[in-house]
Amino acid sequence: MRPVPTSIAVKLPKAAELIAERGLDQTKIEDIAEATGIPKTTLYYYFVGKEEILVFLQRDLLAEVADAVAIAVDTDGTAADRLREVMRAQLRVMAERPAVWRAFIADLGRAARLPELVEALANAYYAPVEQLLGEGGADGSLRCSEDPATTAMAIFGAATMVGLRHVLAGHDLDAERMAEQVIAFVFGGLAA
Amino acid sequence: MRPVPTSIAVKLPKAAELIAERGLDQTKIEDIAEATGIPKTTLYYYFVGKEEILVFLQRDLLAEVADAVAIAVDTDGTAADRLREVMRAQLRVMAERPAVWRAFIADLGRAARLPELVEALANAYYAPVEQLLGEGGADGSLRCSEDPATTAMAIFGAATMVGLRHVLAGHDLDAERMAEQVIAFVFGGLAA
DNA sequence: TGTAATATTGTACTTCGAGTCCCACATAGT
DNA sequence: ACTATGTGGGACTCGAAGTACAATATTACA
Repeated sequence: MRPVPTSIAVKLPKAAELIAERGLDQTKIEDIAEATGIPKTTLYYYFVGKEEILVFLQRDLLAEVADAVAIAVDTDGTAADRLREVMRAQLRVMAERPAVWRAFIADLGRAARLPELVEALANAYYAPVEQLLGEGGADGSLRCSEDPATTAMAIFGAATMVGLRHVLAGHDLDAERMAEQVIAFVFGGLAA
Repeated sequence: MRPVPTSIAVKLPKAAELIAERGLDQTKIEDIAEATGIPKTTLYYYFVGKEEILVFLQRDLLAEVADAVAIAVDTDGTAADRLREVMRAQLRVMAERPAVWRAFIADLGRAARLPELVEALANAYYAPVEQLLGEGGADGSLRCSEDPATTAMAIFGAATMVGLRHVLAGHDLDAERMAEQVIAFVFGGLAA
């Protein structure tokens, strides 16, 4: 993949909508070309195939998540406060870029097969969250979890599924409201 | 899709492994034919295309989830007890059929695009769980949740992601142990 | 048991889209 | 002006999806 100039990059999110709608394999390169206004030949100049176009978008999305999470982690407050911020950040990104997020989830398997993306997600999300879980145990703002990696995964799963439901349903979801619900669930638990 | 005889059905899970490994579009019909021992022509006799083969497997998996969940729901005990059983059931199915589950997640987007499967998942999982959440509020074994649908989604997400991590990592995961961790998370919450 | 319907399979074919090639032109750096 | 690199058009190749058809097996049932 050559470095993609912004003139191209800005047009690509249009492709995400197609891919989210139909899936990658039902999306012809020609369709992407037409939707984005980038000729097929030019697409092949930058990307080795249509997979790579999706990877570009996914990478971009993860970078955004990483930024948002990093900002949240750097907030003042207890680890619990900052974890809440992280979850809000995640759902905010989902709400802001529903098409790319849908494309991401729609091709989760592909993403999982690419070590680069797995690592990107780990760095963007799990690592900071695990860090927070550790700090929360230390500062007393969070219950100490014996397996932070699993807990981080569970948090991500809970937030992602809830977001996904809205994104798939096509509501323009109220990220803050949704975040508060997930936060209540994740912090309070179900026990009476 | 014609009714698929068991002689065919029992061979299809072999295909799930291929699909889980490479994704559906990297899996040639010929590969599926070779792996399962079912000739291409016969596959086309029963399925209109390779998508439908995956749908068949996904439908089958959801039926298994539905059964396991239904049994769990019918257990004696408080709603909380039964919800715990449901989560164990889910992770047990994931652990038992890792390939199909991976294929399912790998093509989550496709599944989400098929109303039939969305409904099947809703009936198999969300509906019973929402029901349990309601009963738990009534019998006092669960904290009353103001939005049971969202809570059900979050529970499913937490369990699924945790299971997914193990399934993708290729550990043969200890479903019971994993279930206890997720249960602890879901019931206890993170708050100190 | 004979016969019709349906299932199973091989071989050859059509079709369609991904990805390539090559050529033309534009733009920019030196 | 002239070389690099980017942009784009149009025709091409090639591989895999899916189809057509014919041959054989199996089942249903009269």
